Amino acid sequence: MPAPTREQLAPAPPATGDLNLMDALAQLTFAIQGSLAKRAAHHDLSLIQTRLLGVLRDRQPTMQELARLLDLDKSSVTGLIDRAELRRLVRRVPSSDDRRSVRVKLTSRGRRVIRQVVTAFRLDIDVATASLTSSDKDNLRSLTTRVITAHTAHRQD
Amino acid sequence: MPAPTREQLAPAPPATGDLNLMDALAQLTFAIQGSLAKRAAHHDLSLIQTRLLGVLRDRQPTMQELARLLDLDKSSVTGLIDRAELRRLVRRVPSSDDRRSVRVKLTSRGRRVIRQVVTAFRLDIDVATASLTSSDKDNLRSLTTRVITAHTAHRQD
DNA sequence: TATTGTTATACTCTATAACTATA
DNA sequence: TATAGTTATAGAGTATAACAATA
Repeated sequence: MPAPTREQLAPAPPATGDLNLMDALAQLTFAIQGSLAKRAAHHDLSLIQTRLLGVLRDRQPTMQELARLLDLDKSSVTGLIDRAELRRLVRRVPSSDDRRSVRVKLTSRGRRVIRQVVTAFRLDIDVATASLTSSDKDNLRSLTTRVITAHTAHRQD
Repeated sequence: MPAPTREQLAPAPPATGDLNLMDALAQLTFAIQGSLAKRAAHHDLSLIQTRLLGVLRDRQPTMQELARLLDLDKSSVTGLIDRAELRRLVRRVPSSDDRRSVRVKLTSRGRRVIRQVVTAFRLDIDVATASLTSSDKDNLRSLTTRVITAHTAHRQD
């Protein structure tokens, strides 16, 4: 008879035994996002605010572009940026060419905060992968990248 | 000179090039959770409601246990279960031994819905991993499981 | 007319503090 | 006293629809 299905989509705690690929990936995402959320919470940041700051590190997108990048409605982005701007993490600057649009920029404070969150998060990842050999790690990095690439290509919006 | 840091913590869209392990894992989690969220949304479910149903497939936990499993305050769980119960996805049943506590059970409707979400989600994972060989997949499954195990062990609550 | 962004509104999700009932 | 759960409250995050300003 088939082995009973266990722990599918479930969070980490019991996390025992043999997982199929889907369950392993699902559990991994909950575990990693949980780590990131905790690190962000130390700076009073939600996951979405953290993601916002992360995205802004190498971009100055318009509100519309931000909506697409974060997969949110533009009205949701308005509120997100309102709250981030109140905390001096980001700034709205008028767009030079189109007077309807604004660009969103990280402030130096925002950049400092996201750096701290990323640094702490990197430590969590280091700990969680500490038992892997260098070639295991590179293998995981490579496989993960391939999955991301395929996922992006098949993205149905 | 060092290569410029790109796409860290960012969502999938551009997702190009060489990612370090942390960035690869972070991007993967956003991509996979995005897939799951979209599949859940087809059934008008949020990610946390989906996770709730997933957890309940092989458990009938008390509210307190559920709070620990989902890493939420007990008062948050009250609201979560209230809304799920209104939709006939779960049911509160009195605990047999302790008259203070209740156990939460999946209804047949809830079980049907979570099955459908998982089935659709599995297809997304299949597509995203379609270019991997069988041994690649098993390798990814194994490495991922090891990371989850280590992460769980180091979990600081 | 179409696009960019905001506002008004309603709902989900979350935590904190105070409460009730039971242990 | 301690624990299980709910309630009251406040705020973040989200989408839909309607709106103003600009293209």
